[in-house]
Amino acid sequence: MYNTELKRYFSQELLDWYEVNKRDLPWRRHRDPYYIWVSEIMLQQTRVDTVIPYFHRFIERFPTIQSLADAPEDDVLKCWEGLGYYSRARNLQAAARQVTELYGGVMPSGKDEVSGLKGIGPYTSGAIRSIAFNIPAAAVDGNVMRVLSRYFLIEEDIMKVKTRTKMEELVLTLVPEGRASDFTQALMELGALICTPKSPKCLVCPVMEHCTARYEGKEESLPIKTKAKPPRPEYRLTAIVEGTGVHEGKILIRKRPSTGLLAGMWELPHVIVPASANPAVMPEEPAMSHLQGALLEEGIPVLPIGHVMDAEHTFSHIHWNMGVYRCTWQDAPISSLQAAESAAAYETGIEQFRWIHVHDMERYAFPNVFIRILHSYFSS
DNA sequence: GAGACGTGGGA
DNA sequence: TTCCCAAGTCT
Repeated sequence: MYNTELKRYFSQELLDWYEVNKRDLPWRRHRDPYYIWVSEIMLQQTRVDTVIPYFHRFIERFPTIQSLADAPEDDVLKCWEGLGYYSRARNLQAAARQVTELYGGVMPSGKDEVSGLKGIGPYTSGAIRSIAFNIPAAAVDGNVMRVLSRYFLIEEDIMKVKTRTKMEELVLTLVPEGRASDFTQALMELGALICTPKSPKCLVCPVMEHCTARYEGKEESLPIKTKAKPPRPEYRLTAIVEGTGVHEGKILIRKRPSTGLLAGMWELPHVIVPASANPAVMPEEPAMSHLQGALLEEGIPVLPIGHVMDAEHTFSHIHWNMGVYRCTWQDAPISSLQAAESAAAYETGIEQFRWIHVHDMERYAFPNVFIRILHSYFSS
């Protein structure tokens, strides 16, 4: 598969380049497998600059696998607040508990053992085993597929599993003896700094001389990648519920279910409405009426007072259009029957709700969209 | 295989 | 402003 001299040149030049140009990143200051592991999970679909402060906080708060395993899940999510893809955090902790129970708290290095941990797929398994243990294992991510598709002119859709497995096989033939750790990092470093998605810096690339895509003028059009679908719109009415009586000065928050979007995170109560009722164009009265009725069905008796703001938030697959309304807690029952039903529903899920002061926000993990709304609300 | 799953930055 | 992401994994 491919010219042997082409490959030998690539590996050697890449390692030499990395030795001089590697960035000083926090997780590169140690060979601790736990640090490598945490960094690799955080770096999934996330930029280095974004990860760095999170990595420092996370390691300070959870210095060891054992400390992570022993922590309350809410603490882990709070530490992950704002990073996104929160299942990464919950899987990381679940995996820390696996390591504690199965391997005495010591990170394993075997392929089956590492791959068996929650949240660790083929890429992260290869990354941890090669970077932390210097084992010749393939860590093929978007960077690596971009670099290889260009250098070796691989014109196959990198979204396909078959393309990735092919690249994994190729990488294994490229790893210089005893240099797995540096080589894995060098490959990704080249993709991050030189062989970038747009406007690759070919003129300063250590392997430009033998890059096939460069030779054929195709470096800008590789890799081949199918386009992602645009996020579908959703329309939601959100309630900022102000407490009365013993809850005077507080607002109501609730915890999301343990699965699905933003699992385990805290939020403002909100309800979905049909696309035909886009809050941005929906008159206040019918919006407030719908919000009141829909929240009551969920066991939250409130009285909407008025429109506060509109907000938008884009997830990877959904775009939320939100109308935010100030509400008061419905002390006085609407009807005795409804009051009884809603009270029962509220009591049933009591641990999913909290009355909090603004400054208590720092004790709960909120998705970014609700942090923005709350900050906007309390600063005006 | 395709969709679910977040966020902030850069062109 | 809009688009495309950025060191993927799970179902």
